[in-house]
Amino acid sequence: MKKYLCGDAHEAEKNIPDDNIASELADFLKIFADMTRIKILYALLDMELCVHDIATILNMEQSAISHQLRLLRQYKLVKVRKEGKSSYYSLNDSHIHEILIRGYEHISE
Amino acid sequence: MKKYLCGDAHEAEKNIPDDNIASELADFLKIFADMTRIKILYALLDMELCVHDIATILNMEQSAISHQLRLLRQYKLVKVRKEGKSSYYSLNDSHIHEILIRGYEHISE
DNA sequence: TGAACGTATGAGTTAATGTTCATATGTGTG
DNA sequence: CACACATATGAACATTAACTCATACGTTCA
Repeated sequence: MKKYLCGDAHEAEKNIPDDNIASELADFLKIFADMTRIKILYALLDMELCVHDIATILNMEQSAISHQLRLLRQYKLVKVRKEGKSSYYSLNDSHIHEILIRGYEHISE
Repeated sequence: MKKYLCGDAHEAEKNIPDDNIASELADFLKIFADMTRIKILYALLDMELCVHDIATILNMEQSAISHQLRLLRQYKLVKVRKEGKSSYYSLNDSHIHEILIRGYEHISE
């Protein structure tokens, strides 16, 4: 597996995560790397909201919000509670809450 | 600015970052949310590398690597040092180093 | 100075992602 | 039951982003 290298780069190779890990990490970060989803998550920071209200607050179509909420659900970032005609979304656990708070700190540096 | 809401969602509005902040945060996260860039960053974790070696190690075209390095440069995640024919890249500061270490911890949960 | 090597970059192609539109499903209400 | 409202979802469309290809630029060395 020897390859031609300018420097002693084999050392560096050890730190590179393999494809599975790297893409898993990339996918996880991708969910947060979208303005709409960021806004949704921060909207849910300390209260649950129904789809209609999220759409209203963000001034976006209900459909767009639903699509994004599906993604957030799939990645277990939010959970749903159905009551009557509405679906109420909230952050899935305090871990997500913590990540968002950290994000805020980081951006305000 | 009153809008129709099912619940008391105006509370939630306060937590939503405005467009500038949200897109800045999204853009920042987008850089990390890509497998190639993740690998590059981890390759640079504790040594500088020239473009050719990064391409070789990651088994990718030099051009693709250069394009990604340009992005990483623009966002100040890496810095360059030119020596002779080569450009040696390294992480820009220990802050980035710390973020990457955290990322590793997170993914191994 | 010309050839080889290392890197950067614009253009084109393709793949992935986000939004809209149309519509289906489900729930409450007159 | 018929209708309105809330949500979900597939398909079409638009945008973005990553890679390849071709090529230019800069450096070294014969």
